[in-house]
Amino acid sequence: MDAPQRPPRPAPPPPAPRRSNTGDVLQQIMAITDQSLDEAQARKHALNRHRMKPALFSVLCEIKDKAVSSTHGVQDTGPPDAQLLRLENMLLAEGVSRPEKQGGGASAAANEATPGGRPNDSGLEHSDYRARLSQIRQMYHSELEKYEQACREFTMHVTSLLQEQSRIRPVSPTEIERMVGVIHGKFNSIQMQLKQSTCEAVMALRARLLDARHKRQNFSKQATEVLNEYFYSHLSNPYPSEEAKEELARRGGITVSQVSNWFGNKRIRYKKNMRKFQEEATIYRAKAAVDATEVRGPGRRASPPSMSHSSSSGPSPLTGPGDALIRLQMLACLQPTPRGGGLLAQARGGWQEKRMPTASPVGNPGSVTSDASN
DNA sequence: TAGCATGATTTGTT
DNA sequence: AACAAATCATGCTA
Repeated sequence: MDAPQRPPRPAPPPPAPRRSNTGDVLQQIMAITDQSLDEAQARKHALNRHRMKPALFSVLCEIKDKAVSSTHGVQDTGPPDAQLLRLENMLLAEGVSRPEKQGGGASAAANEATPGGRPNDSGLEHSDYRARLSQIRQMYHSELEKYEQACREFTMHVTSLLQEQSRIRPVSPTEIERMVGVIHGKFNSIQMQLKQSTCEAVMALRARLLDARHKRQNFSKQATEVLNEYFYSHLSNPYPSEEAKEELARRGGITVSQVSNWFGNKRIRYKKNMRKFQEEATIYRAKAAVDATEVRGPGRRASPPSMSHSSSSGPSPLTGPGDALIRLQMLACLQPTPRGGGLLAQARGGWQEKRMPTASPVGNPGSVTSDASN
């Protein structure tokens, strides 16, 4: 591509008449730049009509092609395809790749972050996220469009230039093709950089605005109540079934996976420090008992909640923290009986073995009595 | 602001 | 896949 302008040669050699036809043409071509514009134009015109010119150019083109293919070999098709595909997929998944339909991908991404999330759960953050994602998307597409436009224009320029030059120097169609390929390769690598930085921007945005770990919010009182009620009324087997989790999630206004997380944490923490949770346990069991009483009507006494299967926790009035029951339980905590000796020991033993099938589905407090049979 | 509480994530196990 | 345990990171409170 360095053909167009050459420094003028020192002395224009007189056009020497030649015998050989091809040599003649070649000589004239070489000399063409040494002449004045008018002369050159005239000579160019004459050359273009020279009967041997096509043959000469064809041969030269062939030689050039051979030379190029032998020097470059097969190093054109690199393997950045996989990476490009990955970036492409990620942009698609994040809703960046497809520009149209407002909020389509972005809201999908946001929804996916909080499947069935709480009504007012970080809605602001998500709208913020959507807004910023939309900005990124716009920037991405405008840049992409610019690059594509530039690529098209540049390719067109180069092609027409080469076609123009092919009249005065040997330029084969394959050479033009190759050049177009090179241009596309360059622009592709630019596009890849654009995609990469867009991915990074989206990841950073997600980390900042959506990653719940960084945006932890305590559950509402309602959610905590619902979860604790279930936990303490199924203390011997606090493993809610999928249905129960869904019901708890619905009642607490949280997601099923949040319910699972909560139970996972609760089991571990309860087991680690049962003493600490006794007060809480008593309160929730009392609550369950009261609820059960209300459901069954005042005439009959409610069955005690889950832990009633243990002899140590009968249907007590449960007057609140500090009563004798708590003290007994505290004692039980401090001196856990080997096996089946007390509630806590039972709970501990029951959990540590392979899990029980699934606890009863969540229901009204009356159902907690079903746990007693566990 | 330190220390605890708590929701989420990661890692290894069954 | 569900879970236990460890860990992280944030929220809350004295």
